[in-house]
Amino acid sequence: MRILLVDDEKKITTVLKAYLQQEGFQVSTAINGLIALTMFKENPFDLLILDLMLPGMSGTKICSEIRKISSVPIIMLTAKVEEEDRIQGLSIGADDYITKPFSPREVVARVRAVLRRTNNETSPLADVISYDNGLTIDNIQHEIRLNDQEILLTPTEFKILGALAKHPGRVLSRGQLVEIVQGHDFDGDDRVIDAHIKKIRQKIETTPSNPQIIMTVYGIGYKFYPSAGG
Amino acid sequence: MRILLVDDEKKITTVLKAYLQQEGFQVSTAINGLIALTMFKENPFDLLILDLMLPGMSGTKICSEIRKISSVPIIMLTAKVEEEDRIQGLSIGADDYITKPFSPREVVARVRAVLRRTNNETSPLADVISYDNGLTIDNIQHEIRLNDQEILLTPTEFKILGALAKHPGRVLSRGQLVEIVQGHDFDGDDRVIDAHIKKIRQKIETTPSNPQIIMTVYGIGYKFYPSAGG
DNA sequence: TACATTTTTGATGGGAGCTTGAAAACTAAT
DNA sequence: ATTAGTTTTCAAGCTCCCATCAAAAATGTA
Repeated sequence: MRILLVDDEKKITTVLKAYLQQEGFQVSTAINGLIALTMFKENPFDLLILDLMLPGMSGTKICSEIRKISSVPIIMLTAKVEEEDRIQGLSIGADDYITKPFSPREVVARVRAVLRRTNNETSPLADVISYDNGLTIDNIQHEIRLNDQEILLTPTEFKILGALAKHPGRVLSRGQLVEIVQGHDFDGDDRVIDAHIKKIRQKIETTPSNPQIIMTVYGIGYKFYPSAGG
Repeated sequence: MRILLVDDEKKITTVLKAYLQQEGFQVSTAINGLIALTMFKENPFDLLILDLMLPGMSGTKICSEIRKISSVPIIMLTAKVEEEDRIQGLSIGADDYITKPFSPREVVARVRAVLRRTNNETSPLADVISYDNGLTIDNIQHEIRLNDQEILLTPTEFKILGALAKHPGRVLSRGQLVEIVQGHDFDGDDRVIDAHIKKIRQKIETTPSNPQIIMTVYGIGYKFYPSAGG
């Protein structure tokens, strides 16, 4: 995986490059927009990390230039917390944004997330999905049906079930689920998830004490079983 | 969870320490950077809380020194909001920032959030690996399959098998395996590994008493045989 | 072969993790 | 302020996992 990192602050590029390389990524750096553009046109990259504030050509400008020729995933580094910047960056075509100051670790995590997301979206998820276990998740009407019987879920329960069902079989830890449902700055206990899972099971499992749809992975988290047989 | 709290204001360390301890964290304190560094080198900590303004060595300096030897999560305490601009450029490497004045509750919340985030980091291992012996290790679904038959392993068993399979043919001593599985600060018997190996063999070997996948290297440890023939 | 060392195996107590129900804290609307 | 619905916390009970021990088997060596 090749990453192009564009920032004029050498300290940032050095640290980030080191972290990303340690994670097995090939990293090239550019200190301004023009260099970045030429580099991108001449070499294939799998992901771009762009500072919003750059000398010469701004990050947003580069972003839109790139978007004319490629759909490569882009992560924006924004200096200000202002909401406008986020919207601006995203509306132009960035896949994620990170506000400074940030930790290198967070950047690595977001890079992984974006790459995973973009790679998986080869089969764009439909708005209504039905699984072999009889469950139907309707993201448009925002409702769940089990064998054509409507099930009423609270917003949180819907999010959790949706997150698990989005990647059938994949284990999600309580921490991951908390972040999906409550966001990064939740000051509570991860065990909340257990309570929600309990509620969901009571509503969708025929035998909640012996679940067939949302399975527990001891010591790790929960996963969604899409097939009927178990 | 052990936390190292570095601040020269005794009032702050006292209050924060009390709050964090009440939440079940083990808290040590240091009043300057040099002490903090030596403490960190001699004892294992799971998280650092650093004041940006410290006598002698500054918080940013400590941060970068620590980053050279460890990727431990770091939370920075910054004195004024006005300095945000400087922080943005200078102090990359911390995982979160809290500006004074802050409430102890907020610090506790951020500590939890950072720990949750860092613990969630998935290993940079490949997601799914299959071997000639018919074994598949699926790190996403967190499950093992032997010829497409699902095998249920406990977390510890999963870690051990994963560690051995990561470097096929390479011998890992019990000490190394203990460190991978239980961490650096385990004061128990290395022979625990034997018990886990036994369990794993019962689950994945056709003839556990004559293992073909996890082989014993007498006097040294265990190794993983990836090929079918043995 | 005989001996010492190392590994395997089975059993067990303690502990960690999960589930569950109930109550408390929040939210949003009346 | 009251109420209903939702989210979070807490404690009790339960299941399952793990570290330890001792006996038996296997391995390497003299």
